[in-house]
Amino acid sequence: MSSTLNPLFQHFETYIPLSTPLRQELESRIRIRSFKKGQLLHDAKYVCSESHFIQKGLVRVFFEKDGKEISEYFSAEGEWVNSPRSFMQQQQDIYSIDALEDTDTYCLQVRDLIYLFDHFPEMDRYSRLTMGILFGHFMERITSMRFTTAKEKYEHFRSVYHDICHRLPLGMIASYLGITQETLSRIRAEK
Amino acid sequence: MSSTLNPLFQHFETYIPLSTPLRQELESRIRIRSFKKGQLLHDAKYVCSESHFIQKGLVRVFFEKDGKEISEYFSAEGEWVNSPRSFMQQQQDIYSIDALEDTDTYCLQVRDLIYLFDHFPEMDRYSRLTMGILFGHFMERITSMRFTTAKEKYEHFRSVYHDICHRLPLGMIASYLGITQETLSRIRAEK
DNA sequence: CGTTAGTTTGAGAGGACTCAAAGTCTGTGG
DNA sequence: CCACAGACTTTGAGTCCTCTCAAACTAACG
Repeated sequence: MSSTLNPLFQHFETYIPLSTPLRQELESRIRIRSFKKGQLLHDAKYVCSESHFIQKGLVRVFFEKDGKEISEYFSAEGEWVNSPRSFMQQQQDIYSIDALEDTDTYCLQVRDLIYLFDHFPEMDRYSRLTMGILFGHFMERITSMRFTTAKEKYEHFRSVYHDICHRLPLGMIASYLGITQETLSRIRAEK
Repeated sequence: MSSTLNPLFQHFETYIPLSTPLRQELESRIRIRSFKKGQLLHDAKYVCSESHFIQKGLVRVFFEKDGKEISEYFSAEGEWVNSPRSFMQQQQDIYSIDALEDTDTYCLQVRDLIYLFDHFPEMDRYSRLTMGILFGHFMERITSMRFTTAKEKYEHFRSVYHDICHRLPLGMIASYLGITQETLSRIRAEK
């Protein structure tokens, strides 16, 4: 049985076995969407009602501060992206999401996700496992930001975002790391 | 129906309705524990197999770096605490947890939690809602660490940890914020 | 080929760090 | 009840990293 959703199914199966009924529910509830470079997947003006699994492309979660856009994090192939607090608690939040490259996603509505949680206990397990991993990443990031020089921050960034960092403009990396563009430019220059 | 677990039940009920069967399962699975100031709730040497809901007291999640103890975060009354990555993925991690005051907890084994997840779908909802909130806090913390002076970091800390910051020694707050003790001392002095 | 976004380079200022030493608090034992 | 040890906090001086402001350079796109 082949499906356009195969990449997503494979992702799920690294965490839980996928029963046929769950497969079918996913098939019927997930919508394929495409975004051009620069297009918004989510606008902070609204409550975030959908989550995207990135099949191809690269996106950035960002917010505005003092008129400048600050990168919160980046997501690429094989990852879910949404405005976490907005999506999970169904309230407004500061984050928008835009495509840094032409991007194709599998799009799931929050109401469909809730349906899946209610009817497929294995989805709970999936959620628990993946959130646990995200937690680890968050904690690691916080640690890497506290006791490190700008250079070490950048090196940690390169190890975490190894395969996508060359796809990101310098300014976005700088704001992600909480350093200025100039400093990052100088760090890169000195090697 | 009254129970020594009332504070915990009340906590749950801010997120989900608590059915009688779930109440009973919690009653039978949760163990009350007490820790003296300075005692470890969890040692990084081991995989974290239990989660503590703090009924009374104050604890700190910390790790060692260059021979010094770095505070990752603090938890007080009404919060769950464990070594997140270790507990959720059942693998070793760097964090230990100790009691900063005499502390009483409701202690739940990971196997019991899994049982509850498997048999009480409302627990999934609880997990989803509370993790969503934690996510928000993590993101806010990351933001507050990137573009702020030591003074602003401390002020953000005071707003988040409003009612416990006076219970914490200065050095622990400094390592939490990623600044030196000396700097924090000077910040406090200037007001 | 010109406009604009993105990146690099330079100079000066300031915040936070390090190292060092003095001061304060707390609990224990005489 | 006082004295003292050890932990914690404060203060000082000098250094360095990163920031800010400014300007030149480069790349990308219509």
